[in-house]
Amino acid sequence: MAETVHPEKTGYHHGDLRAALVEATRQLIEEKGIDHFSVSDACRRAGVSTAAPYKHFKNKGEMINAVMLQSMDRHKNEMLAALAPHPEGSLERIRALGRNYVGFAMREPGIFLLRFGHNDGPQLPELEEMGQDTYDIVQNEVAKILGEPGVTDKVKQRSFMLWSFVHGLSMLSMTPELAEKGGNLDVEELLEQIGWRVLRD
Amino acid sequence: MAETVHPEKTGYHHGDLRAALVEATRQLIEEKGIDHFSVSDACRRAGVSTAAPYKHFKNKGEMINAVMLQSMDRHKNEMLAALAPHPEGSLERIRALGRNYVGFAMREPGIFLLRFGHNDGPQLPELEEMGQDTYDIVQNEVAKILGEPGVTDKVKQRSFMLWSFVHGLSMLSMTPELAEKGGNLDVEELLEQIGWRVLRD
DNA sequence: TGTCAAAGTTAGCGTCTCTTACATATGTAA
DNA sequence: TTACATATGTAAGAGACGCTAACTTTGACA
Repeated sequence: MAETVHPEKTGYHHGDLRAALVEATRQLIEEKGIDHFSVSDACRRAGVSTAAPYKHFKNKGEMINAVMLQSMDRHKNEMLAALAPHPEGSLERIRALGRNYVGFAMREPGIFLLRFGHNDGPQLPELEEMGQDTYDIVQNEVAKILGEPGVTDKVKQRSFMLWSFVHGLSMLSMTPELAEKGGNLDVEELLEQIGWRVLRD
Repeated sequence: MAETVHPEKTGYHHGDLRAALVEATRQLIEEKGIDHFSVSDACRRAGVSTAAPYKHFKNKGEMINAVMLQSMDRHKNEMLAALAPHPEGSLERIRALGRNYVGFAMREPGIFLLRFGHNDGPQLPELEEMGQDTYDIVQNEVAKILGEPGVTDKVKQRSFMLWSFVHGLSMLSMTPELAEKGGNLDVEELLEQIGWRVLRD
């Protein structure tokens, strides 16, 4: 525990302290949750003094924002990559998105909760925009499958139903005690079921 | 803001300080979120010294647990009450449960997030048990609608699908920026749609 | 080589936190 | 009325945290 993260440390100057701090912050949020994260912890992990971050970030909140931006961008790209191997307009693409969404939540629950389980005031415009971009991916896929000419009301409705379901499934899956209530249900099977049930007429 | 909560204060002795502290804690969790809640705040609101709670609770965590127990019990009873007016075995009963679930999340997002959006270690056995009781309500309704003789695998699957969906819908609805992505979608309409789509063969 | 801005460090201020030890007030029962 | 258990207050300990000011080291560039 508490391994240090400092690539290319050259004595006094740090190769890229900003990136190192973001990574340390990300790790700590995963390990201890956002409400037990402290700037001091991130400094200890990055192997620098507690004053160092303030040359790179205005305050604690901006450190956390940097982590969110980085993670959400990564997530968006993951989703695009998950989509790629499947044929255009196929239901498999929808399932791939869902699988990836749930997978991300389980691999990085700290970030996932930070993004969705925290009603602390309004978020950054950049985050909002990035979220919209990601959601557009889903809506476009749904439109293609339904044969709709763009994001119609029907597409909006079905997309939101899918999102709600997958989001809830992610939340419940993250907590073992809750996931158990579903018995030994296979996520893959659930995604399969939901896919056609929501998208059929 | 910061109104005091002290029913029947008789000078030195408090009518029921424990209850007053639980209520103050509940209010503060709603207003500021769990991670900005402090014992001191609860004391200020209840109009007592910061040492007073420790005659009634072992520590901060037990204050929060008391709030969770009280709220979850209330929620369970709300669900039962929502069920009552509808005919046995009808789909309306399922929708009533979903409506109530989403409603609770929107009325008391602080508690809802405290219960579901916080992966801080294992929870109390009492909470676990109460959660199971509540989920049993859902499973029983699903079994009746499907005409299954008890909680079969099929019932488990459909129940979990419904829970996932409604839970996700609750989460997304709680945050206006996210709910907007669904356009002007009516929760009632979504519950209607999901009901038959998930429960049909 | 000398200068300067950037990127660290040291030290500490001010604040808030949870919690406890001890003093004090109150209600009750003998 | 007195004794005692219960409930609250006072005061303070012990520590973490965020952040800033001022100093120091470093690397780059004229």
